[in-house]
Amino acid sequence: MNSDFTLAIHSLTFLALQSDRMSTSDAISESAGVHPVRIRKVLSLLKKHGFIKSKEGTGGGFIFTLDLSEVNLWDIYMITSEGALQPKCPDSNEKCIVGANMKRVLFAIFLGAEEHLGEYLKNYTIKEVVDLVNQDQNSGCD
Amino acid sequence: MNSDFTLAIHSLTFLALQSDRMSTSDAISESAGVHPVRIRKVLSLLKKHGFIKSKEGTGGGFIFTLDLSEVNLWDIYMITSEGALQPKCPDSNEKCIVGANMKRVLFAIFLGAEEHLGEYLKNYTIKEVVDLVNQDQNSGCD
DNA sequence: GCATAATGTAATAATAATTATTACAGTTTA
DNA sequence: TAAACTGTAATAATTATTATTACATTATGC
Repeated sequence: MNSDFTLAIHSLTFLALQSDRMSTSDAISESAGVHPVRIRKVLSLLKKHGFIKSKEGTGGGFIFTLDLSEVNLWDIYMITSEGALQPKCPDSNEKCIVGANMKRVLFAIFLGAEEHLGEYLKNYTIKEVVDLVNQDQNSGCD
Repeated sequence: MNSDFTLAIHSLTFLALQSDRMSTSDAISESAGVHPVRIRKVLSLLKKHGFIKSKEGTGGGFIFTLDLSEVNLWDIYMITSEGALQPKCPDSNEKCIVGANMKRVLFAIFLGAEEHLGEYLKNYTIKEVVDLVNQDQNSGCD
């Protein structure tokens, strides 16, 4: 799994704490420690699904459009990483009963695993994440 | 996540269907479509945990030591891939409240996710996997 | 004893996936 | 019309995964 999922969570949490004004991809990328273009790519997905809106030009950036407790981690996972749990099986030997059938069996099991994971992730909304972040040891924001 | 987990499942399923004799890493690797050295590495982990035993020399190979229904997929996950769900967070900005705390928050959430996944994976033993493989469309083994 | 067939494992090479960077077009503001 | 943004494609760099090679070790059968 690449880190689009966690970057999306990071970005949305950042936006949640700046809900009164727009944040630039530069500001978010500095907070997350990755390249701004990557942030824009991830946020472009979230925009497509209506979680945030963006504005180009001076004073532009990204801002949350929904209520924090309307967006949960499963929603974000589905947008950024659906199927990521699925194992990548190399082409196995079709002449062997195991090789011929393992892919199908694993696919079914991992599909169930992803659904199960979904039940867990639905318990966390961005609001909860923000609350956890606010229970901080460290503080300070720029 | 690398494919050690699925390779371990594949290998154990293979051994389960050959429970009366030893199987070589060459035979398993041919079934799984990967290099025999990789199979030996994965099986060396499973051996360390007592799921299988091995024998060197002519006529040697690997064989199951436990009952098929004693080994579940969570056991195998823990051996081959513990912590693999954990996101790799780049060093983020400690001066930002989000950057300073996100790693800790995500770590906690993903730890819970892995535990939750465990509950699901415990439902599948190698016996169940073997049964699923036997409900095959394709058949034939060499 | 010795050739052969296997595991065990380290070191290295090749490949694939992820991430960063560059480049530039489009938009908005002042 | 310059400056500050987003949007996105193309490419480069880096990292992770997998394959390969090499060789030591162990067991078997002749």
